[in-house]
Amino acid sequence: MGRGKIEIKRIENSSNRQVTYSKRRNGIMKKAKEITVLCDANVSLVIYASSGKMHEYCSPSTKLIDILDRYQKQSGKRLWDAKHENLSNELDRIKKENDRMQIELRQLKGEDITSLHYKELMAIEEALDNGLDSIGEKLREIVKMKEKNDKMLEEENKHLKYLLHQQEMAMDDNVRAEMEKTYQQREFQPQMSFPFRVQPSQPNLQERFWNC
Amino acid sequence: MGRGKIEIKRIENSSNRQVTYSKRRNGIMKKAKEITVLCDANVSLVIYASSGKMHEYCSPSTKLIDILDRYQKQSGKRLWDAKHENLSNELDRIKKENDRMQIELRQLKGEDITSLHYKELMAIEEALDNGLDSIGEKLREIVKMKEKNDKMLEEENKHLKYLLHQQEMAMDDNVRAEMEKTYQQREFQPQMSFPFRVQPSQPNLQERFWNC
DNA sequence: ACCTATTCATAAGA
DNA sequence: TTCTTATGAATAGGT
Repeated sequence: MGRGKIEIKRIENSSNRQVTYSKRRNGIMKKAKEITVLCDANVSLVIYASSGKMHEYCSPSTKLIDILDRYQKQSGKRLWDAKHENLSNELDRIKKENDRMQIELRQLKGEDITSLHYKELMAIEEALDNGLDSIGEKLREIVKMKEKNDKMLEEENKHLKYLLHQQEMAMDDNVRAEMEKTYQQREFQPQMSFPFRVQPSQPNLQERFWNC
Repeated sequence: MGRGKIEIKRIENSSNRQVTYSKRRNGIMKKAKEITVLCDANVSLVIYASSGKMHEYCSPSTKLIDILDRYQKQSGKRLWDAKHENLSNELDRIKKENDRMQIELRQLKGEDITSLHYKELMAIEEALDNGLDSIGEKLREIVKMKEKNDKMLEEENKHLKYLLHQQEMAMDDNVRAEMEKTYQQREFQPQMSFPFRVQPSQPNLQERFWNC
């Protein structure tokens, strides 16, 4: 029905497909509405475009869920019972996993171990030892980093002190010059104009360390 | 589209209605199939006649339940009852709990700690230390029990040796007496009839220990 | 179910 | 997206 007959197969031209989709979707929706009115039918219609956009129609005064309930009853297929069952099984599985982990955690923390046998205790001890080794290594790493940081800060301090010293010297010269000038002008105005500003050489070091 | 235009309102003539229903139902089904093929759409269509008879169409390689899942997600409407939702929430909650514990376990075992900060590392170390303390205490307890067991076994051994000795002595007497008797009877028959049986004084000790 | 006059849906183009 | 329109499809009413 249209300017030419078309074959019922996927429309390859994407924009054509999109246009046809929206026209035909409207058509089906209209037909669905009509059949509900004309024939007292109940219709549930859900359409997804390939784009994922969804449209639905459900006969008035009927909830989709009612229709699906009837569907379930008549088809004998379990729609969400199966889903429910899956969920329930999944829940059981995860709960068991949870219990297992909870016990393992408590035992690693030294709780609930009275009923354990020698071999099990040794296994836990080994795990704890390994854990401590790893943590210790990481901590040593951090200490090393801290030391490095300290060293850098010290060097920066040294540098700053040097700059400060230079500045003082310059200021002294300046003041001296000013004073001489003032002397000549019969007035004394101390001026705090510095020849250069002090900038930290490693501005983010501290912050970097405290994020460890 | 027909011999005359019809108004879209309930068809009062029941058999007319029935005929129109089945014609139009086929029409909609056909259109639904066509749009799935032409436009890559997913369609779920469920129709009930007023008689209660049901017909459905669902795009191929798609389960009705999948479509309804998507429907649920996009519409935000709950198709499954509150019970189901509770289950789902519970599952989410437990999954989160699971993840938390899994992380904690791995960290206690010294894995995945590169991103941890100083304070967190210290907390883990303390937990591990506590765990080791508890395990150590339990192990010491077991060793103590073992020692106690050894001591008891030793004592039992001593006792058994004493009994054995006594028995040997008695046997010697017996043999001597027998031999004398045999001598008198011109025949020699060694008899192993013991005056008493050796019984362990702590029958379950070993077993008790090995169950630790 | 089939037939067919008629109305409807829609493909293509703008 | 919307409008137009030629054309093929759907279907109402009759058999």
